[in-house]
Amino acid sequence: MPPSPDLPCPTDPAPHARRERRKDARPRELLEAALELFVQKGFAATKAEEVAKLAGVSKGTLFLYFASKDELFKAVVRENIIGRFTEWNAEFERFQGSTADMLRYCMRSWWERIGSTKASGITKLVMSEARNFPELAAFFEHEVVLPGNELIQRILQRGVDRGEFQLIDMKYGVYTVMAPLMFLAMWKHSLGTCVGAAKIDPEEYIAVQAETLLAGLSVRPPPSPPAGPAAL
Amino acid sequence: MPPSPDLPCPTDPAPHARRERRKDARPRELLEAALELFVQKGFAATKAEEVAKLAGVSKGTLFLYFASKDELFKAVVRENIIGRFTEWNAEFERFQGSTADMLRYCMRSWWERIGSTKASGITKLVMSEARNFPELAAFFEHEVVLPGNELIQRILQRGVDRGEFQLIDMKYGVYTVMAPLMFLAMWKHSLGTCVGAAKIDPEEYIAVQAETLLAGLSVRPPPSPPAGPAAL
Amino acid sequence: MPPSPDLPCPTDPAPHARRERRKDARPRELLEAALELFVQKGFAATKAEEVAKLAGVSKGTLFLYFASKDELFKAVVRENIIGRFTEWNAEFERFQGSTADMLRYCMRSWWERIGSTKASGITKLVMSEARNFPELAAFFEHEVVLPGNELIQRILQRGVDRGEFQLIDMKYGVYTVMAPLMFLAMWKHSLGTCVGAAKIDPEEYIAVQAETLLAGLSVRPPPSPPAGPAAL
Amino acid sequence: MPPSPDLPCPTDPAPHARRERRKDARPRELLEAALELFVQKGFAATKAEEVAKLAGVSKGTLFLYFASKDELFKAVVRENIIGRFTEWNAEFERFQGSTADMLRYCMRSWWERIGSTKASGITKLVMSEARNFPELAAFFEHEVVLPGNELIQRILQRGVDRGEFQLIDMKYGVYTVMAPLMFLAMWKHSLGTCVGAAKIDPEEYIAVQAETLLAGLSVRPPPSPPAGPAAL
DNA sequence: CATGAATGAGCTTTCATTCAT
DNA sequence: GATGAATGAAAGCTCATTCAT
Repeated sequence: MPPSPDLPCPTDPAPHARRERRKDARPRELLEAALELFVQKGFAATKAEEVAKLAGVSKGTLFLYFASKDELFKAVVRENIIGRFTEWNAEFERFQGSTADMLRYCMRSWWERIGSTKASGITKLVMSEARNFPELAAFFEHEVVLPGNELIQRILQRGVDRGEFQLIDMKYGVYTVMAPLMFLAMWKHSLGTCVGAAKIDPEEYIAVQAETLLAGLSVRPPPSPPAGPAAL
Repeated sequence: MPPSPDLPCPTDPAPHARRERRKDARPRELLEAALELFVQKGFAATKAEEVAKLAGVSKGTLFLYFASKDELFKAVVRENIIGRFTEWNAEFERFQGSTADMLRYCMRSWWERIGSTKASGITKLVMSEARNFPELAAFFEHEVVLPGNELIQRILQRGVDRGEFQLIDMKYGVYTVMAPLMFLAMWKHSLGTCVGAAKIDPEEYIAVQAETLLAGLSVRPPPSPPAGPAAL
Repeated sequence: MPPSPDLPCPTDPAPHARRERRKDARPRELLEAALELFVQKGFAATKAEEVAKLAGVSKGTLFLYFASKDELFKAVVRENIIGRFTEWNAEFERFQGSTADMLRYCMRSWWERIGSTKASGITKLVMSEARNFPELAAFFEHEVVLPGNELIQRILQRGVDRGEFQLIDMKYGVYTVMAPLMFLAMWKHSLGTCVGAAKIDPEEYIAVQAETLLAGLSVRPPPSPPAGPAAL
Repeated sequence: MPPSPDLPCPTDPAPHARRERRKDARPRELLEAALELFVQKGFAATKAEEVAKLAGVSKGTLFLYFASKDELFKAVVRENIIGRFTEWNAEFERFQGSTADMLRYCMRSWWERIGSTKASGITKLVMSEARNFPELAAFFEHEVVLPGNELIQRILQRGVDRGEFQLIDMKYGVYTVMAPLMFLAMWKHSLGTCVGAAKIDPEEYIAVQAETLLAGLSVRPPPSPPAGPAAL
């Protein structure tokens, strides 16, 4: 019973607006749901149907957008990693203050932009599954570890160049900054979720790490140790 | 070929040797195989039959010793954790030198006893699976994290008490020691296994972490910075 | 071959007929297959895949509808038992003739409605598996044995009340009716299926049981002993 | 280190008396254990190891005496059936009293010798597994059902011959005696074991069945209905 | 496009049976 | 003979993936 075409249909809603709009959002919704569950339960323990349900679609739809569970996993990692460092690098190009402040800012803003968001789950995910997804590990290495290393190294180099920091082995020096952050990301999504576990306040944790680090790196006592975590 | 009866047979093997001896060894062999594979591929991706084969037995035999794959996993974690700290604690009770040396020794011997052995795989394992095995996570927390924390805290406190270290927040201070070590354990068993990954030389890594840390913790420049990694 | 558009199509099948319709039918098909095999081979000796194959579906589909083989078993028993007695009771409320006829009718219609159908297999099944499925045994007791007892008892009581039957112990009297029927159900599905076994003609068997019973119960020779089995 | 053969060894216990004695008893002990468990849990649900343990031997020993679980099952049935009827038949040859008393005695002594003993479990067992062990079913038919039928038939025939019983169809008449007994055997080992089930007192059950039956069979009211169950 | 019923390879687990001791 | 460690075929159940509707 097709509607007679010559009659106007003023109440006809925007044809298939809802579905259209959702359709575009589907992949993103699925990726978000998948990230959530992969981080929480691991790759293998997460069922495709759960991801679909959390995204509000049916199981079949998931495979309409991602060829396989593996591909979904890869997409989750890729999606949550791409291009975080260009803007970040630019930011540091313009940075004016002391290198100690720069490092403090770097660690704190890592927490704000990565650590405290779902993106930190990616670190846990990649660490856990790296050996089952070598190409992803390489991708992560290339897109996150190396750029991160470079960014940190540039800060350290700046400190040395300006006479603020002692000369240290650059290759391993960067890990003094990176290790505490990646440990925090792992912790947050593993033992940190267990009821009995020692609770870590991330900002205080980062503050202590940063100040100890700066004390160790600096030529003389770090110029302006912030008054306290509250001042961050 | 009957043995000549008048010759003593000092190497006479235990009567029903082979099978008996194997039986005693089985659990250990299975646990080792399981640790190997769990660390490498994760819990879910490791098939019970693979573990059995690596241990040189059949699938059925595995379940003769462990009631289920879950129980095997728990046993792996327990087996590799139990009682690692008692002797270590005693060692530090007797330590005579500077607290800086004590901390250096602590980190280096962690690498020798844990980090470089399969036991470090446990850290990766627990971090990856903690949310699926909450009781194990609690066990790990109780048997590894807390004792480790205490051991580190005791060292730091000694430094403070003897006027060698600055006063720092103890609760978060311990993580300045622990985080780099746990990061190394994770790295070694995840991204560190990938071909393209930046190779980390663990001893150099630890040396740099230790010296930077000591520089930051110490009241004045750390008394005797070792000449170099080779001197460790 | 497009349908000619100007012809009405009154028998137009339901839009997405096949699959939808199957879905509704699946549980019943599976239950029937399961009943068949459980009765024939017993619960344990029946493989889930066999049931599925007999129902024309794959193994996985079976578990789509029944959470486990145990649940399938329970559903089989429940499905074939539920509400068999309500209509039957009503029928006897309205019965007009002699109580002897009533008892004859009761036993014959048991054969027609239960004994000769697959439902009689349930009796065999429950008897065989009762000790492994206590809750099912209780269910059977509650849904079959007790209502059956009551129905029979009501008939016997009617006979006594109307002066047709002698006074007997009601509690054990009901078994004079029930035992022969349940024995027949067991026999039919066990020894009765064996080639060499003495063949029992159920209707003759029931007739002899009924008449002997009535002769024993009646105050005087049962009024109208039917001429023979053919007259039933 | 073999003992020197020329020395007397006075304390040497009767060489291997214990074991020898047990060895002869083994098969019987195993069969008893198997009967117990097969009746209780069914054939499939009974594990060979359980039988062995209940018999106080190891799993391997069971297979030393019985080639397979199937053979064990067959042996259990055979062992518990063989030659019960010869002595019984002889007993009835000598019976002097009324045929009514004879039938009463028959049913009561069935209970004493079979029904109340483990042997009644055989009936349940065979009924449950007949279709999976056709040869056993045939054996049971041949060794139990037919001889039992004949014995009952001989009693009934005696009653008819002596003018005590009415003429009835012999082929189906025997089931009026057999059905209640076999039902009781089944019940005892299935629903009768469930907590909530209506408890059947076997002796009262048999008394009511016997008297009703006799009332129905007899030419005139059965001569001496016993005063009550206690008088049996 | 979206659905969800259907599939079947694959995994864990059981257990009758074997055989070295 | 007796043992019990070892085996591996077989069974229950899961879940990624497909495809008719």
